[in-house]
Amino acid sequence: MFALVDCNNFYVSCERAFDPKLEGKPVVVLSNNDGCIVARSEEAKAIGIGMGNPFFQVRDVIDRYDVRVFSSNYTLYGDMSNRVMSILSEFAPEIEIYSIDEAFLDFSHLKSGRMEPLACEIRKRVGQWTGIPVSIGIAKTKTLAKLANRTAKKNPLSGGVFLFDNDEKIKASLAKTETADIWGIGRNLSLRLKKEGIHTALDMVNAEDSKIRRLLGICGLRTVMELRGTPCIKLDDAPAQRKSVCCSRSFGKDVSTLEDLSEAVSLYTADAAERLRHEKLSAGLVTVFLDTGIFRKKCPYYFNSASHEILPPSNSTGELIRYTLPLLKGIFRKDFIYKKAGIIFTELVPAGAEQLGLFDRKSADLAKSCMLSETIDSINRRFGDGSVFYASEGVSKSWAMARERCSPHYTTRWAELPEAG
DNA sequence: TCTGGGGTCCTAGGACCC
DNA sequence: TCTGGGGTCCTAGGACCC
Repeated sequence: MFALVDCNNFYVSCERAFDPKLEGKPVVVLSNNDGCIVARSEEAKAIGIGMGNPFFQVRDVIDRYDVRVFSSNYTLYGDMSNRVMSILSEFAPEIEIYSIDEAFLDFSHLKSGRMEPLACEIRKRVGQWTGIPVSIGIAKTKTLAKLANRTAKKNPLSGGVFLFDNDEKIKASLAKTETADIWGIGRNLSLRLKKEGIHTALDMVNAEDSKIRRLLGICGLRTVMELRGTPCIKLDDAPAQRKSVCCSRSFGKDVSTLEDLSEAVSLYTADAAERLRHEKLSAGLVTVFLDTGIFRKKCPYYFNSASHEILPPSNSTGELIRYTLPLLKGIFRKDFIYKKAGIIFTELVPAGAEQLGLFDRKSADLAKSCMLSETIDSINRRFGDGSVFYASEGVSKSWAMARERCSPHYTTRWAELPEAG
């Protein structure tokens, strides 16, 4: 048995945990660059603000209903997530942290009568210790646990916990669930299903395997099996080593010069390299890309990317900037208005196990650049992000993303600790 | 005027091997 | 006249997730 614990409206709940006055009011959190709505309180959902709506399109509704708006504060959400996950891990022998606000817990050791009481205890503990409300769905496959979780959220009578313990309950839920709301079925596949007369999860479960296989491929068939109660997806408590690290941002203002783009790409390189070091990885390939964006109909569109091998693989910011800036220069074209740039590191290997070449520079150089990066990281950890940085990142950063409504870093900066009145 | 960011996996087709 | 079968690797594009 699996329990899926999912934080309700997670980013909004993080903001509310430190500002109780937000309770009962409509609240939304915006994506980076204050672009789209990425989290909504129940009150905000009720007045018709949709997930992913561009902020500027719903601005009048927001003004009319006095909706409280926050820029995203991922430092806060990441820290709150760690707190929630560490509580959850006390309740199960195995836990898979599936996303910033969700975790699967192994419940297979529990007697059937014990599952609901334990789930209630988890809700209570997480709420008491972090202020974050959670919902819990329990079932014999992960896909069904996801569905049970949805049912718990939608049904106020459930008390935030829903258990699939008999076929009638499952069948009733499947009949009420549109295919697009099933874990693993997105917009495109649900459209494909609709054309074949398959509208609900129950229709899928009743369909021929060969038809599902043809329409949805092997993953879709797996999803259907899971809905029928045959587990196909295991609990993954030790996720495999990651395969890529990416950093990309939209700009807060129009950018068209190579100078501004170079600063941005330097910063993104530094950011991603820091993550590589944090996870003790080195990159063997880097890709840089540029994008004018698709929304400005009047401006000419341009997207391009370029890649380069990193020999030997590295995670040193200084070294990596020496790869990314020439790549940028190679794809940069004048007379475009750029909206976004980014870098991707792939071919990741464990740091310290990089394959050196016969004619590489002396290892002393590598050790030196490694030490420099570590020193930069420890200074920035102690005195705050951006205390020291590479000059190529620029000082004024006029292109930086908009973040006009960010809440304090309540839990990660001494100067921004919440005060009790 | 203003539209996010970071991931993984599958599939089909082409090139190649014997 | 009749032209097989089995495999790998790479890539681009498409699907999904949060």
